[in-house]
Amino acid sequence: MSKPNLENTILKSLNKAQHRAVTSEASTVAILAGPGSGKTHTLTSRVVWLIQHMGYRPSDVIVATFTIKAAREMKERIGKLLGEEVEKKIILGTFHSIARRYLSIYGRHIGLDSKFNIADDGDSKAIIQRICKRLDLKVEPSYAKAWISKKKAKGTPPVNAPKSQKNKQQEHPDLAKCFAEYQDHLERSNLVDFDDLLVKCVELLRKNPECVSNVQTVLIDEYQDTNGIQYELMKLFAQARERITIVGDPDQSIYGWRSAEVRNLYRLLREYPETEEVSLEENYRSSQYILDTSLQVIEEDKNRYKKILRPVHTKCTQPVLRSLGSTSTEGEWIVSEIKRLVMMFGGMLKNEDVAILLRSASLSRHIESSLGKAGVAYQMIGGKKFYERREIKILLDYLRAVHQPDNNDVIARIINVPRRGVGDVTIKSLLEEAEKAKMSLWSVLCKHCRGERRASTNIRANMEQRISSGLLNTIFTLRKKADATTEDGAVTLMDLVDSLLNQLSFKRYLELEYPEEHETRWANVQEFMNLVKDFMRDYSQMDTEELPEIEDVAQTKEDDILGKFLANVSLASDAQRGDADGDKSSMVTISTIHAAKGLEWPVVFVPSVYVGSIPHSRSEDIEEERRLLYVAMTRAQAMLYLSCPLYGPQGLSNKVELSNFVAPFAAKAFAARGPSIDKKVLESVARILSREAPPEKRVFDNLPSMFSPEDDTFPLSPVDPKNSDGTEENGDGHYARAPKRQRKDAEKHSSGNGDQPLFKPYSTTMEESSHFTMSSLPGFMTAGQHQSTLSTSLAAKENQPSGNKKVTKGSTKRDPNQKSLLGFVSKGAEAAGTGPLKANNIGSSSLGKQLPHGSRSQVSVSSGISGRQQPSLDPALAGHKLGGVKRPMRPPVANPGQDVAGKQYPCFSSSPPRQPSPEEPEPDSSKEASTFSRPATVFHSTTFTTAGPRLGVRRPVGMGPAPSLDRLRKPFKPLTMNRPKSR
DNA sequence: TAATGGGTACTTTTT
DNA sequence: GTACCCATTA
Repeated sequence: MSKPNLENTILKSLNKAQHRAVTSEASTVAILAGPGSGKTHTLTSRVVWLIQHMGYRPSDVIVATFTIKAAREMKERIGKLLGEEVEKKIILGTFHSIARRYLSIYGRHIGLDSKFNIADDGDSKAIIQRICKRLDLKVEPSYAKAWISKKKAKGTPPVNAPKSQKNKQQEHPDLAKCFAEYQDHLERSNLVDFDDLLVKCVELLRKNPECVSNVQTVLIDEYQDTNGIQYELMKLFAQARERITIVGDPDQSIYGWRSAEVRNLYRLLREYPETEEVSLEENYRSSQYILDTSLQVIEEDKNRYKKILRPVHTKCTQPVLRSLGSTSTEGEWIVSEIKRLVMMFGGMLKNEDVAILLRSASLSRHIESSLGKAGVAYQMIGGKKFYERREIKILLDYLRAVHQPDNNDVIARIINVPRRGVGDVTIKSLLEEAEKAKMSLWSVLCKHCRGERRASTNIRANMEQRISSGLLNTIFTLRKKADATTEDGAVTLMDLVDSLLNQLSFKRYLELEYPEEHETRWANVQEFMNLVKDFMRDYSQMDTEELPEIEDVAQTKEDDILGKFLANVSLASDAQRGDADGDKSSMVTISTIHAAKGLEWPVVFVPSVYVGSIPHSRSEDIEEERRLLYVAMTRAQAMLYLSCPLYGPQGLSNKVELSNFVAPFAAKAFAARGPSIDKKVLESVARILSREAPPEKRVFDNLPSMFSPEDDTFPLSPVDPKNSDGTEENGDGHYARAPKRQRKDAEKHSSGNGDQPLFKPYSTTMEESSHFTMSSLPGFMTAGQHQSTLSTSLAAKENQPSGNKKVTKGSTKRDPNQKSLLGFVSKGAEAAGTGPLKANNIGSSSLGKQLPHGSRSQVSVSSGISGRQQPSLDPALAGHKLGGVKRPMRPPVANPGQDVAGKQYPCFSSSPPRQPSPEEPEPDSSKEASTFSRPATVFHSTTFTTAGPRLGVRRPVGMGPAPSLDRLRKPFKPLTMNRPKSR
């Protein structure tokens, strides 16, 4: 690829700020990017630019992401832009997977056996549980586990600080004991847990910096989610050249519970004072309405660093907050609404455009069952993992035993599976014996059966016989086979699994053990074999995974397929089944909010928005829960639905209340029911999604006769079944709502999609919410007029001073209107007690001043979306223009000026915002959409069966017999269903 | 001592 | 619907 090509393909697809970020020559670049602002696109573009323009060797570039999905997506995009060869050479993956790579190749430099296994969550839990029991420790195993994990994730405390004693006094001494014992156990079993991957990699790179001496640059995605140890790792990766690019958004920091530290942003800026900061402020993803409402949610966090987020799209329809009677009604309503949308949009929206995002995976049950009953296909991302299903876990455990027989936990788990007459008591006794004798359980068993060493545990003849022939024999044969796999390709992983299934008569085992559902389970086994096949295929194509050779540093060749496969399983619990299972196109996506980060959908449902769910009753950080809701809401492109049942999943015993994250402005900011879909809505949505709106006629011609075009199948104010006599006390929804008016609103706003006259109907709501100030709307006239007004106001925005407080002290070269990333972390820094920072508050940009250096370069460039906008201001001009017009730092709710500029903008976006290049489709829909088009999915839990492949429906097991075809075909529910008599 | 049946009490988020 | 504990039976 030549340079001109680069200029055309990559740079053209960028707005100004993105361009700036991509081509920055600063050695450290911090990109601050709100949701939907094209951060992945920017990061990939930068990688491309660094390689093509700066001439970095791909193998000298490290890109670390936080989730596997993000890694995969980035890899794909880079592959498209730079070709497969380059894609393979770049060291790209999650922190954990990169660390694993280094460890398996260089691990022996720190005394790590290269055949180490990864202890997953379950393993760790089991180990700790046993330790606590054995030593009779007075700590909760789960607490101990979290404690240990936190300890590791925090990173290394400064070596010269043994004074940390003061913190220790609070802790139970047993915790430390447990930690030590646990670590010891891991070591003896040659296990490394998730946190250790990072810890040990840090150790390695500290001790042997040569390992990364080749690294030219390091790029980090989702930086706000990095924890202490990851920060260290990042620095160590980059230690040779110290060139780092990070992308992040503090508002989307949702992994605090995993010790993620937003403060790392601050830390980076402090430790790399030359860092160039760029903020991406245009949101290409969501409708203005969605963005506004999401902002309302997040702005309730008073300590948040406020930043600009400019919508590019039209208002579209108002987000919905729906009240339902029960969780199952909620599910039914979602189904009916999905069907309504699909129908009313005449094929423009399909099931695959819909996502249902949940705070916790356990909430999916009702939703799944509703979808299942209605015959809507779905896929579940997150939640219970495929690999955790019993039948799969057994197979994996056997494979792990083959790979590493000294892992006691694994042996203990499979010793009686299939049944060999070995009970818990025996197992426990054997484990203890092994522990005492400092041998592995495996060798205890082997020696005993070979007669070399009599186990002190009583092993009956019958038992011994079965262990010997069943367990030991199987594993021995497989080991032999496995060794053959490494030498030549004659024996494959597939053969290994095959013979495992044979040896165990696994199918028969399942039939005996699970007479009810052995078919499903066997189907899962077959799915597992497909995964193995996929892995083999990928593996053969990718000699990747290797790290560039470095002089004088001995590498260990990693040619152990089984080991790699197992590592892949632990790290990629998110199975890599991309294609092959055919039409995702008809599937609705159900996902946890966490797992949905970085993705987007045209239509998003967020059910169960009640106190206890979000914020979750067990959450420690309310603000993080709020951000979580914000993340969920900002996944939506065109239509957003929240909903809340009267009662939680336990039924009538627990009444729930609408989440306080939305309650304060629920009535104003949300519609009470789904919008009417008319031509205007159709067109507006079409524009956001860059799709073609179907002719209205087609829509209506195809409507079935029974079909209700409105969201009126379920009552707006569900009657409380507990006192359906109409007592007001509990009966009415827990949140204020005026049904009568809602309806009107719905009708009105159905026509409001951005054309000027349509603003009128909104005015009530908007004025009330003080979120908009109509009077200040500059462009309430002709398009031309508007455009000119707009440029000025955009320009103005670029230069607005930073907030009411006027904090800019002018000591830095930073454009006074520019907030520094530092602003973000002021809170965290404060919490950390970082002295001088305490004074700073929200939105203050004065932090920079208090840094030892004032030289940070500051850049935020208006993107001018299509590039045809006004030239963005030279930062040098900063502060000259009408700073007064608007205040960038919004008070809790309003920022009239900014909103005006931003919100009016879409009126002109009827022509495509910017030139989409072939590779890089429309900005607004493309950002993260490609992920979506090929999501990595796991079919959820125990639950799937192919209830009828022809129907393309995956249906949860345990819902009784499959619905009759009749039922599946019936597209819509009768209108009367669930309608209380009272209406 | 192994297997089985019934009862109880939950159910965050992920590498 | 399910993981986890206890009491009973073979």
